[in-house]
Amino acid sequence: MTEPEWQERLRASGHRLTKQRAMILEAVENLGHATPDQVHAEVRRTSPSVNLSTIYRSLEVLNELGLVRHAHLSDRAPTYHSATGEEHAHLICRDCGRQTSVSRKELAAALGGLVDGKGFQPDYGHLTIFGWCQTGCHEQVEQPSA
Amino acid sequence: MTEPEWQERLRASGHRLTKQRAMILEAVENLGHATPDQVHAEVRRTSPSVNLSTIYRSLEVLNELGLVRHAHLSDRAPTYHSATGEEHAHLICRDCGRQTSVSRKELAAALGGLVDGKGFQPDYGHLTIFGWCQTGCHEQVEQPSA
DNA sequence: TTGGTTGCAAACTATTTGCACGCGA
DNA sequence: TCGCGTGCAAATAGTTTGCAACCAA
Repeated sequence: MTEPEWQERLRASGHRLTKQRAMILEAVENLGHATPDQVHAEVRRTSPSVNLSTIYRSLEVLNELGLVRHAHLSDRAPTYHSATGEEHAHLICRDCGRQTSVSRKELAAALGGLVDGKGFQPDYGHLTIFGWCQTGCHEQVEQPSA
Repeated sequence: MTEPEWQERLRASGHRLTKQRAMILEAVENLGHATPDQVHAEVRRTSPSVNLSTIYRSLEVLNELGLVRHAHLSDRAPTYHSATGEEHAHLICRDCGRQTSVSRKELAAALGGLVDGKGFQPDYGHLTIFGWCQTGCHEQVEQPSA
């Protein structure tokens, strides 16, 4: 995502270019995967007055414009990530919490036949597959880093 | 799930057989797919005094024992369904809200090669794939029946 | 009898909304 | 200037928890 591109997409859609939106987009790109709360904390490091509700409203706009994506990596909060990187789905182990990424390409190859037959186009980047590592991950009880 | 089987599973795991648990299990089986709130409403039709927190606590126990399953069909509440029927995943259209079921068998056939290679065993019954119907569903704005 | 279960109320977490002010275009 | 966007506080929605009474075993 080049600097001017996201600015242009905002304007083209009738939205305004604000400091907050810039900071939020940057925070998401820096953090990798982050919940709204984590984005808030990151943004506050440099701008303590930014409100949580602004985070929610902005993430929604950025998401609609395809500037960020989100997935549900836990039953709780959604996690947002940059839309710059390759679109990918997540595999999550219920025992050890380990996250594995699967590229859109790989997934589409596997699921394509099945969903095409049903006239359905999956949102691969939003997909999270819960399950279990097949090999002794029971030994690790660590949770994924917050 | 035969009558005595779930009773046995409860006892075998050191839990007690209560009217509430029986009613909740029955409600889930009658409703097909239902949120905790909807289960609560259903149970209340015959027993108005049952509390919502009992619904949550019971669904958790029943889920642990494999007597019910749940998936996240919306970003809001989880929906529970019977574990008696065939294990299945869900496809959900973001435009028209239509839900389609995919059997565990079908999905496992498609995803097997991919996840086996990663040493991962998916929880197919918990899987929800969001996306879009490929054919003009834009015309229907109906939401799925509650 | 006894400890798992429940009802109730309050606490919590995540998210949304109304409103007046501020700022981008 | 105009009206979208923001900060703030309060409202919502969903879920969890402490505790005393209750009841299945």
